[in-house]
Amino acid sequence: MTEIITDKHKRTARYAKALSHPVRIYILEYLSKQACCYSGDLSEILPIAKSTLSQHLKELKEVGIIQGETNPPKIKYCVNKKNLEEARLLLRTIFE
Amino acid sequence: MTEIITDKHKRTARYAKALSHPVRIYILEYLSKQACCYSGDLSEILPIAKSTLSQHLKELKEVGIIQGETNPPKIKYCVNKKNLEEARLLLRTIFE
DNA sequence: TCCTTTGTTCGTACAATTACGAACATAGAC
DNA sequence: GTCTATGTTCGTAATTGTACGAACAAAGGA
Repeated sequence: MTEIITDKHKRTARYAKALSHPVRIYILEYLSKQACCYSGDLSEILPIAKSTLSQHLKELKEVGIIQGETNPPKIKYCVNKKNLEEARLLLRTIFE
Repeated sequence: MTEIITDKHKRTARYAKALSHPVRIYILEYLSKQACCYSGDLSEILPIAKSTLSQHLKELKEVGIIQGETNPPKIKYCVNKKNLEEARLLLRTIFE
């Protein structure tokens, strides 16, 4: 069966949704300069509650753009290059 | 005063938000092949109510990625290349 | 004038997002 | 074991998004 809305459309939209908040854009821009960071680094900079920041990090993690690495008592967040590249390729088709 | 979250972050997120639904991705992919179309063209293809489609078109229009041109009783929707290019450039910074 | 076509707007219902503080979990330091 | 530091999860409230059918608007044709 041929669906009109394909998995590709859905995955593209899912990545776009992960990018659809200014704080998450900030985080990704930040990570484009250092690849990794701790939640605390961002918490010192951003004027939002730690729990809210944690929620944004979780969203980026769930969509696969970043990944967390336990480093007690801290958690090191790094870009997942493979998935970020997938997002780039999927979104690119929109801009052609 | 230096804001942490800048207008650039907000505009980037706003464009991403416009791309954050599978139906809107489909519409933009469709328009990447023909540049313009009528709401009715999409309505015949997509399994959603016309009012819902109209809502999605409105969102794309409000963010500036497409524009409507009255052509009674139809309305011709075309890509706004300038704004789509702006979206591309803003989002590109995330993927570097 | 009235009908048809095309598409938008309205009203409504439900789901998802965003935000906060409080409470909790983890693991090293003492 | 207790304390501290770092983040997450929970509970909750307000806002926004998604979807539908019904009603409405615009403009050409009979």
